[in-house]
Amino acid sequence: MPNRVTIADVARLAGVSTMTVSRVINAKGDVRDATRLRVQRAIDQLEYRPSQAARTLTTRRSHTLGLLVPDITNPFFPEIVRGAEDVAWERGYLVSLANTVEDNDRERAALEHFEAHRVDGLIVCSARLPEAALGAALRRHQAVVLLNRRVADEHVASLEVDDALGTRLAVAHLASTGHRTIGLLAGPRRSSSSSKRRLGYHDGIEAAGQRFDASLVEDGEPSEDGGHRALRALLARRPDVDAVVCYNDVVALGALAAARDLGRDVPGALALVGCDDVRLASLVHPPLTTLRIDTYALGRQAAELLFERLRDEPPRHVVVAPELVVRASAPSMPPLTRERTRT
Amino acid sequence: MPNRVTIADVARLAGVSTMTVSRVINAKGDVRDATRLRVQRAIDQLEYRPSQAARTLTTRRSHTLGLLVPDITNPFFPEIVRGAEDVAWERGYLVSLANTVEDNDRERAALEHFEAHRVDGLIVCSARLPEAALGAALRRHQAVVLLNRRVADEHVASLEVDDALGTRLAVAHLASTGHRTIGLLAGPRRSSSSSKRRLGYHDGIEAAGQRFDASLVEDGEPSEDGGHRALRALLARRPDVDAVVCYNDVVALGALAAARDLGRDVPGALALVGCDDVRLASLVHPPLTTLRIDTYALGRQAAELLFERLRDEPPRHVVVAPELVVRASAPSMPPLTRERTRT
DNA sequence: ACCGGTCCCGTGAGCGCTAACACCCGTTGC
DNA sequence: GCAACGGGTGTTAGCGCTCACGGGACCGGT
Repeated sequence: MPNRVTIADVARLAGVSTMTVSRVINAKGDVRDATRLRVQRAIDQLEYRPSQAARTLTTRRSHTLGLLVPDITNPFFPEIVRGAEDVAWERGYLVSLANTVEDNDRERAALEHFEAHRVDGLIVCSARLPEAALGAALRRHQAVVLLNRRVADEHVASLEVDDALGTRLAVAHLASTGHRTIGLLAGPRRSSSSSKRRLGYHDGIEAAGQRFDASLVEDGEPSEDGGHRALRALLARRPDVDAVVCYNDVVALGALAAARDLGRDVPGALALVGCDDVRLASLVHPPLTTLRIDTYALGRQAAELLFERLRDEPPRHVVVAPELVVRASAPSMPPLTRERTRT
Repeated sequence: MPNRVTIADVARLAGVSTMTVSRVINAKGDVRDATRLRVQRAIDQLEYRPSQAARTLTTRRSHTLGLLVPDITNPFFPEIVRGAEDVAWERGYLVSLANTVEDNDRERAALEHFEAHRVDGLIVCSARLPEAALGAALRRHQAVVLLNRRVADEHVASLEVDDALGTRLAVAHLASTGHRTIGLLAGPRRSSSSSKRRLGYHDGIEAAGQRFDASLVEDGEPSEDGGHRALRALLARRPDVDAVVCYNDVVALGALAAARDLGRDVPGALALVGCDDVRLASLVHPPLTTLRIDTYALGRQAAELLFERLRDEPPRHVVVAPELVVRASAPSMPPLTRERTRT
């Protein structure tokens, strides 16, 4: 590691002032073609790379975005990260990533860490912090986009999946295919998408002319294990359940395993609907009926919303609608017909 | 966004010099308890966060690691990223992520980007750049760990999966369960794990007393689509193939779909072995026989190796062995027995 | 001849920290 | 009594850039 090349070295070699070199690099102000060429040559020859740290110090722009996810290992997030990183890349920005690991302290600490690093903007996915703490932490950042969470702060943009609609669609689908006792694996209480799903479930049930019954709703962790446990608990209480809407696909996978363990045929004895359309969903057996969201596009849009904020445009609040994808775990035909078509 | 609080503000409020504040923050040098307390209170009151940019400028340490992956969307990588990020986090480091998208220009550009941002260290996963370009780019970084790639440069540490061993194990397993015409979906030529797999395949075939035949090897992109295409190409040329070892699980998934499309029963008419033991592998139908690697641990270890380099310890070259996980896509029993046990 | 304007480039200051040293003062040693 | 020492603190300079100026050269208009 030789001593770093600085802008002064380039300036000396090119026979100009550092300011001229700076102007060439940033394509700002007028520089004569001949000069620009000399500078360019010096840069190439010395393999000079401007220090982003020094630039950050003077311009107060780090050209870095912070991206906070609960857990990159959850198949919902890599696509989002990829989408956001692609957009950042196109704009010459770098993305710093932090996992909160579903831990409030770590979430808070990560937000501070990003602050110390002076990220220009922040995308926070599925924040779990309570409103007050989250609001306080975000207020210290210049530009923030919240994914699947809303906060009462005028300068924070947000991007949400319409989970209520999704769950409503799922319930409607199940009801229309003859299911009379539809349960809900509702996920973690503090998550905002969970409460939206509860809402959509309630509305969907009533819209289908059925009676809402709280004993058909079961909380649980958003993991395979959580889904497994939740379905067993639900079926123990309400063995008459003939269909279940799950918090997400991972939970649905756990539920699927539980159904198999309990000897319940899916979809014959129990129809299952997931959510997110993770790639897994189409590959398991039976393939999962689920609610599709284009997560890559979600990530891109989150970044776009952030750059809008960085250009000082007013924060927007975008809601995207999921789309029901019907597969074998909750097929289109009513149960009786389905039995006939089976070989 | 009010004006940023600086160290000078804290110093003024606490009635000391900025140097003393700095000493408190960095727990460096001696400060009287009473003074430390006053400074601490001032920091808390002003909610002061030291600017990492300024620190980077003076200390030449950014407390940031760069992490380069081909594509975070490939299920092999999130666990690695998570492992590396966890270790970085424990050490107070932030991780900047870049996807190369299997594009050499972007890979090169990302390395430069990281250089401009003065990351303290770099983890590069599955670099695709040709040796010369890669070496040149890496030489400009202080500390580098290469994952699944080796480079002739004494200061670069590396961490490799023994893919040759893995493939050998897979071939041995297939041969011992009665398969006589074993193919290989070898992945992208320029990838180093691909050449290691070719090697292991060759050795495995000969060790099993069979004859190596180049027409049984098929290249392809490391994606589902690539696997689909590759298997079709291979079977078109060699319809007699009765088992296939795949570049990774994602490719195996594509191959599985292709087999289904061609009406080939798996494992009845074609046994399939994947690689990586992505979670998907155990959930598809039939579950994939594959080579397991603890990717989370891999990510952690990569970061550990990097921190060793940052402490100026000599670079190490670690090789981890994969482990064969037998599932239904290439079961333990020889084909004939397997037919009987079917219901 | 003078003024204003545009193009091109340099000067000086300062972004917010910390390394290195200088300094002061109360001990301790002889 | 004075040197030597070390804990506690301040001073100075500079890390590598860019902002805000300023100013010379050269143009055209009056």
